[in-house]
Amino acid sequence: MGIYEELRARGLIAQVTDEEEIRELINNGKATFYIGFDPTADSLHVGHFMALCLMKRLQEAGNRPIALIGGGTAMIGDPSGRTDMRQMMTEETIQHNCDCFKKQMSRFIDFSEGKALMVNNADWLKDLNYIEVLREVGAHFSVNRMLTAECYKQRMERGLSFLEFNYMIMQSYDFYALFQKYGCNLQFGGDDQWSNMLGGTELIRRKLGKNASAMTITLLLNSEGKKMGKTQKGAVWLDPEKTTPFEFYQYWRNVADADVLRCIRMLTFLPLEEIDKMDAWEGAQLNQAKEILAFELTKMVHGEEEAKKAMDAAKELFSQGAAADMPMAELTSEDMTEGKIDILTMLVRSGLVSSKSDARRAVTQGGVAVDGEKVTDIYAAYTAENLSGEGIVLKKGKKNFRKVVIK
RNA sequence: GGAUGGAUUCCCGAGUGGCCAAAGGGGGCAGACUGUAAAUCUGUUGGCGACGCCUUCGAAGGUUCGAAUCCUUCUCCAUCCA
Repeated sequence: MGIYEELRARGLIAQVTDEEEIRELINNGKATFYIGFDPTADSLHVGHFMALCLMKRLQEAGNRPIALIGGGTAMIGDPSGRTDMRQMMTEETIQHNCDCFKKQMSRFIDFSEGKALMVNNADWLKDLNYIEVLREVGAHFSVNRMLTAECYKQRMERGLSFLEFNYMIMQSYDFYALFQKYGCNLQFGGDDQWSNMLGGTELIRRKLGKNASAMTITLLLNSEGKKMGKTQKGAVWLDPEKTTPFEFYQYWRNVADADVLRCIRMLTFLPLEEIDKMDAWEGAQLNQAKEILAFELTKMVHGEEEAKKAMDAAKELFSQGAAADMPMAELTSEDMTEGKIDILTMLVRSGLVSSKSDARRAVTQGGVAVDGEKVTDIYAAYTAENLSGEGIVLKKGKKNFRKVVIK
């Protein structure tokens, strides 16, 4: 089975320009392909993770990946899949984000000895001359056609600035530049990038009379049709400072039944035969599949050791209500009043709730426990002695734990 | 540039002088049920030294005993015209 077939079987391929051509290219390791990453945050998230895995898979099959960091396009802002205007980012922020991306990416992709490249489109986009671009590139785009593209259509209702309208042209230019510079003949991207990517293949055809291909990756949606990798608090990040390995593990541990198998297939590197066996699992057995999913992904992102720690911590927490390795909250004597701290303050300081009102609610509703004992008194207080040494386990709801100790 | 309509809490969306910390829904949080799932049911959802007080209805002023609500100016958005 070739890599193309494997990607298909895993459900990773959404759209392709020319199936035969792409199959031929990547199965034989003849592709130099690129994926663009817009540095809109200072860490990669789960959406990028899929793209990185794909790069890894294709690299292992002998193809050459180019990771394109959109330092230039980020100055414009991609309107795809958005209903509102993107906030403008300063150059400094973009630069900072680019640096963070580079660091994280090198953990997944082998950039040694020219096996993969990392480039920043600011290098060629920033020096473009407006009139020249209009004549050389703009002449090849039809506004009528562009407006019919799905990504712009959605924005016609809410408003679309001319700045963002140009995003497609810049991305198309990227492909054109990479094609000439590095012989890049294939572009990958999220399914929401389809129209932008087609712009690139067409530009290459019109300007150079050559063929280039494009392929999109299925967006990872949950059974409700929402993008995965987002929580109420924001994205699930790959940076352990922003999303701890434990939180990362828990995110996957808690996916819905309907989504587990798809996630395993699309995100992990487990052999397909093994995954096919899991297809038959149902009911409580799926719980086990979730554990596998969570472990595998945490291992890839944070390493085996961290993954084990996260798994053990989770198991202990849910079976015994305590664990050796769980999020800590350190208090100092300044948090104490007359040698004591009340339960509400402690909840706030530990970061389990956002305000004292919130803490009050949680306690009143019976959602708070200390060392496994439910706390119902909002005036309950703890002394420094209670918190010294091993400290106490503070729990809010079923899944939020903190070990509280005093320094 | 002109005309019209609009901006309300995390989101959508009621409210057009006191009964408004502001209906309803969504989302979130907590409880019950369970498998750390889904569905369902219940409670809750601005803050605080909490039967009270403080801040919030785009921004700043004003009228009034009293303003999300009325007036003035400004900002932003949408639609139509140019």
